[in-house]
Amino acid sequence: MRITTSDFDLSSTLHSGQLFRYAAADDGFAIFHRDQAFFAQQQGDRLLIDGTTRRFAKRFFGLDHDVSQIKKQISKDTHVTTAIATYPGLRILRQDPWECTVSFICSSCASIPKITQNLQNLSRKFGESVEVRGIKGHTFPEPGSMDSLRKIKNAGTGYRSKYLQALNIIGEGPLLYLHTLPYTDAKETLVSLDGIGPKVADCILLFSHGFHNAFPVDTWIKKCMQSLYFNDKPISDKKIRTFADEYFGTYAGYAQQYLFHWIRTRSN
DNA sequence: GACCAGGAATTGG
DNA sequence: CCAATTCATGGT
Repeated sequence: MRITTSDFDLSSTLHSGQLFRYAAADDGFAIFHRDQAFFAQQQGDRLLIDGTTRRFAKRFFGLDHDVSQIKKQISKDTHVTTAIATYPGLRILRQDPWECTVSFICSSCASIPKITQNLQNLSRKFGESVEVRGIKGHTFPEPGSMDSLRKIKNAGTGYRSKYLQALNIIGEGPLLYLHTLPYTDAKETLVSLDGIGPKVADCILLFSHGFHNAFPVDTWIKKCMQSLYFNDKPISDKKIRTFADEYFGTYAGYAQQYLFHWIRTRSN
């Protein structure tokens, strides 16, 4: 299936640290997400999708976002405009809430390769084998299926294993209505769960619930924001979030993503 | 073998 | 509210 796009770059979107379960092929990417396994390939403004529906792909890749309006609103200075100009096709994905929540619980104090390993191991242990265009992978563990703490721990999840075990019991029910709540309430709900603090909650809200105002403050963004807007003075995460909310506005999360990917891919 | 990685829970100011 | 300490594991 073919989707015509503009302002969309598949590669930078996938490599911007939102998503972990994908594999590069010669001509595109195999993407494994929840119970789906599909293939995505970009040729200029054409996005070729194989293995899922057009409806899903458009929603998943954020192709319904009004990025020209978003860019206009967050272009407050040369830092942001440079980041946008470097990766103009970078989008915020709309992931499955359950997989996204499990993924970012694993992300605490872990590198991207480690997170990827953890999720692959969990999927191998609790998911089912699937294949797309000859690339083998697994479906994501369904809620309730991660029924052994030993196996969760053996996936390399360390101290996060008990959080995953608890979430597995809770299931995805509490996650499915978050998008209907005001941002503050949704965040409060997530933070009340063990293993989810302010940063992880913002990632989940931004990447899977459509809260494009959510502004995850990790170590990279913290350094970046301190340097760009606070004259290199140490400042609390909370004040950074408050500043971002006031400065960037409704689409602060998009500003975060452009800045994040930009600083992470610069050589210095 | 030390040191750190896209944090969070707990505890004590 | 803020700061310090602990928590497992993999990579460098």
